[in-house]
Amino acid sequence: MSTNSIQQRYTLQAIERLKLRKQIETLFQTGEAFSVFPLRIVYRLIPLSDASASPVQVGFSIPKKRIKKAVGRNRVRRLLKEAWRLQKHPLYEAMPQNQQLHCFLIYTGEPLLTFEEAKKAVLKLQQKLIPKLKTDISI
RNA sequence: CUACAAACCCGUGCUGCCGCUGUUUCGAAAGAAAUGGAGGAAAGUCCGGACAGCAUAGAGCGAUGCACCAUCUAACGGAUGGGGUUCUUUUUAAGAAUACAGAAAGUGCCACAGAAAAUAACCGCCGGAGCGUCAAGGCUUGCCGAAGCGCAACGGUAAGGGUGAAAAUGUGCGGUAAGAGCGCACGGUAGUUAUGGGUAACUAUAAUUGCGGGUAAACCUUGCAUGAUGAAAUGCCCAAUAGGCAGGCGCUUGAGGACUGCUCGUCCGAUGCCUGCGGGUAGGCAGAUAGAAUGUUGCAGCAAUGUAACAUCCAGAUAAAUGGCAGCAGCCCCGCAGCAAUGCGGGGUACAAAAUCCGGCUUACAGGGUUUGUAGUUUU
RNA sequence: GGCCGCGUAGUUUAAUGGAUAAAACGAAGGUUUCCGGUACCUUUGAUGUGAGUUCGAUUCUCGCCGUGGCUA
Repeated sequence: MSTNSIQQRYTLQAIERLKLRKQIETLFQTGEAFSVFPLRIVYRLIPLSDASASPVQVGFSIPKKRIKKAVGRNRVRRLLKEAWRLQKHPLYEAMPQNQQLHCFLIYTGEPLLTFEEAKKAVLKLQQKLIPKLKTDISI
């Protein structure tokens, strides 16, 4: 079981991130979205193309309008990545078979957040996302 | 020792666990190990280059930028040193500022106030043809009339005219009808020439010529420089699909395909199938990290800087790495205790993150260090 | 990443380098009305910021700050 080794490790490698410009554009054009303050998620399910691909691909974005300084944006992105990395496994287990989830997290909060706040936000987001995925696939 | 100012420099470290990314090694792969991984401003994008393809006979017009001198530099609007000017002070000197060519090429503008804001007009001052008046006086007895007074064509003059940010070179003497650099003396200021100093800008002295405001960050003139575009530049490799071109096979005597592990069989099948070429999309690679590099020492130079030797390799991502958590230590500040060393408690630990790369400029920055200068205090 | 532009009352616009920075809408107060609206009167309130040039700066020059757009 190759998925087992991934499940035990808290990683966030290149294949688990959304990196292609085209995929991101189609995601923003066709994807569904909802907000859980201070985050907004845009997501989209597609058939899994390759067996070795990751079931979830994620990207992060922090608007320049909200946080002016590049240092602050870097800080928030890294905290969100860290929170996602440590809490991604419930989502991976809940994923339907032969489907791949593309999702993009956008930070909508005004101030800089702490690590604990980031973890809470990601957790709340996943709790809301998982039931939605199940209903979507049943439809 | 303390305070202030200037210049230059530094701008947290260690350990553990979990991660990201470049390179190398091992491995069939998954992955593992080793090792490297933000800055002095990486920022703002204000200048200058490298590099790239495009354009380009030569000359002119235009546009933009710069503007004391010398030096440095790949280059610059940058730097270093010097000069002039202005300002300040404790004024034989020191410090600060300085977009610092031309207003004697031309055009424009200068509110209010003021006579006037620029080829000097007006008031005033002086001369004054002539006219009027008066009547000393004269004679031809009703006319002429000096001086005085009044008006005044015309001419001379720029001394005076309380203003203003700014008013025609200042003071004195001479001179004149009144005046005036009209002349003289002592000055101020600008140009030219000579001599001395300096590479030069410039400066000192002497002679001589002149003196009709300011504004060129108003248009402009003069001199010098500039082709414009920017790595999303540019070059290369190429899936799938659909056209194009060439060749081959085949068109019911069946090329090829689907079902299958293989054969048979069944079905599809002719604007069909296969191969190659070409453009070149998605995507990828190069550009792209060993350089106008960094450090140390010596030499040249007042310095910026240059040069020689030796040593070092020091981020290279691409929806974009350099992180998260915990602990300990360091530094600074405050409070308490203490003669002191120090201890305890609390707080703070900045500004800011590469995006092709360099050289500058500008701006932000907790705290600390070195040197120099000034002031004060203590000791000798 | 690169390249352009714009900042004036609360808002939308004016203002040759010349002084009290103008107008409309708005806001506040008042008059009128039984009350509200309308109308009228009064008041409020601004050159983004720091330097420089100039006698004098919203205007000219430079540096910061903010803001909008273009570029695949």
